[in-house]
Amino acid sequence: MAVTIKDVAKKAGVNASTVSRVIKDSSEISDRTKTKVRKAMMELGYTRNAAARILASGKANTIGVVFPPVLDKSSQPFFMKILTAINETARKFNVSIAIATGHTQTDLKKQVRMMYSERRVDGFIVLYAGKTDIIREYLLGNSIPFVLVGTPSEQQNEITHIDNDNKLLGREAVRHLATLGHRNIAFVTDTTDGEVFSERYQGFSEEMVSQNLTKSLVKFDRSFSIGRETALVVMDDVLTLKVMERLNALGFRVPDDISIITYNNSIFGTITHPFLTTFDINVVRLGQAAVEKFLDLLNNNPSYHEKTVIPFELILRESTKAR
Amino acid sequence: MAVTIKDVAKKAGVNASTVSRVIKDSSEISDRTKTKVRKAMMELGYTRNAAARILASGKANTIGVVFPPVLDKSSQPFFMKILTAINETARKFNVSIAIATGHTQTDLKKQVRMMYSERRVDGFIVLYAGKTDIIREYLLGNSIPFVLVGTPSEQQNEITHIDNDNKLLGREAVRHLATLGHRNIAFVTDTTDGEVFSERYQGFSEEMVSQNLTKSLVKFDRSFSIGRETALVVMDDVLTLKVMERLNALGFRVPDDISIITYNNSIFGTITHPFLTTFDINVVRLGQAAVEKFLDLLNNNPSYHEKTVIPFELILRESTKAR
DNA sequence: CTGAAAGCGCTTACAG
DNA sequence: CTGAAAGCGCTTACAG
Repeated sequence: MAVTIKDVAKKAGVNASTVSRVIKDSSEISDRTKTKVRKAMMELGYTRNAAARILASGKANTIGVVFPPVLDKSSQPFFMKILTAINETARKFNVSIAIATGHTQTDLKKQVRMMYSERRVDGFIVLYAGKTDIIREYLLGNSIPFVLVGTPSEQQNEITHIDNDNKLLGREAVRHLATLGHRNIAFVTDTTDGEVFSERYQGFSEEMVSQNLTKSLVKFDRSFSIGRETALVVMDDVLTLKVMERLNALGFRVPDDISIITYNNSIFGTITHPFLTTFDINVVRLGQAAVEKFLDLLNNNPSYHEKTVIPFELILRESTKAR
Repeated sequence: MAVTIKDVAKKAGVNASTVSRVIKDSSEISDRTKTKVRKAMMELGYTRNAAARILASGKANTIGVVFPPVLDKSSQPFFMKILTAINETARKFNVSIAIATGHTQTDLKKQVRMMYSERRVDGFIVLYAGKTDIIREYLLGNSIPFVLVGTPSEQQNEITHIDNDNKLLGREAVRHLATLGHRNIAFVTDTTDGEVFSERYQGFSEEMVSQNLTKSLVKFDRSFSIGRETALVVMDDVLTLKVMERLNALGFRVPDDISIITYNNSIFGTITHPFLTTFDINVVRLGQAAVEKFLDLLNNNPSYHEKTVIPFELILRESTKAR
């Protein structure tokens, strides 16, 4: 019922294989034939059948995107944003994407394994870098092509990954605040797990020391309070909103009494005032690079696994101020 | 290289067609044979090839999920949440999902058309119900199966759709506030477009009138202010945060001076105090129903197009108070 | 209850 | 530069 390569071939007066070659714009085919065939395709409204192509070529031309095994992915705008970026970049390269979501690692792994063994996907983009992850183990153990968005805590040389320079992100936060005259700065976090925290904090610490400033590390919890700090570096913007509420209750005003600089530049930074001074981690580029690197991995099968570092940008808004 | 149906057939000493029947658990096959074949599948680690199955059966077993043509889908937790729910429900029915995202209607339509004509998907779940939408027109015009999450402003009888009862949502907001003793209530919105607004506002109005209360409609913008109202019904929780900031600046305190009830129950309602009293619209059920209804549409091809109404739930928190 | 065969719509060596 | 043929791994009438 749908129009096939054969219909086109007949109409154009060529063999089906020729039509196939025209479709992939093979340089072997003469321009005359190409024009003729393309005209026939146009007239018949031909579109190629994805399944037939995949079956015959042995390539799924599809990337699986793996979301973290947590319940609420929707509270972090990051995921929808990178998904969109990945999808749009993939389209540019004429590949599709499939997604894997699950609440537990086991669930997720089952899904990932199924996708790959049914040959639905050529490999994966993994959107998280948890400490020990059975999906990563599985992929690594079976030599399945994948790239990671984030920085794995182990086997960095065996995993192609894309991330920001989190250490530099820590340093730059300090630099900005120091420029504004702050000398007593705390790093505020709600989690001390993961590479993101440790690298940012390390960068923060190094810069504080090298500039001879007074630093502290504060874990945000029920009893959160601050001492003589005049500025804070906060792990992300949602946390910042909570921190600010707390500071308010304690009688501090942002930015008049306390400056805050944070990360992610999500929508949470511009809902209520003061709008947040924040680092934009360039999620779109992270997604684009993930696709590009994955395709590179798949097609050129390089023997090394590199890290791609995506630049970030400081967005100056209202939560930091010179003292 | 991968193990195929033939390998299994040989190992089990049967014909390939028998294996195929065992896979789909056909009632024609004897239990003895089934056991034998399944054992062979296990031992060889067989998984069926998705592309071959799709090609031979003519069914993609995949649903395309269409996101709205707006730039920033990530600022609304709704999308990631429903995507997850859809994906998980789809898995239960052994179907896959593919996604279509684009910044413009044209872009999106191109994608949707391509997905369908390449036979990648059997149809679509459309996640928005804009006024005039060329994607919807295209789907309708070509009799492509699809369901809509939301309520279309036209052709409601030709479109299978899933939504909350927005009118009731408007009514219930009033009822809650009235119970708390509020008699002067404003409906606050930042947009007067779309069915969601008009239905909620209609329900709000009807209930206000029937309870003989004093109502007003306030558009939220730079000059936002309120008069003698003691309570507000606000279109969504992000807007509520902005409204609250404004009220604060004007010297009103929530909930002491003004009660607020809102919609969506997203993360935005519980970041800072007062936590928001809000209606949970049950996004997970919306997603599940979308998949179920789509599959029903596809397999049973009913001659009518029904609306499925998903119940909601009032989440009482801190932003409403008796006066 | 099971088998043999045709066919789904492509791609890709192999020939010429 | 183009064609003829085999094959990708399934499903599904058709027979028996």
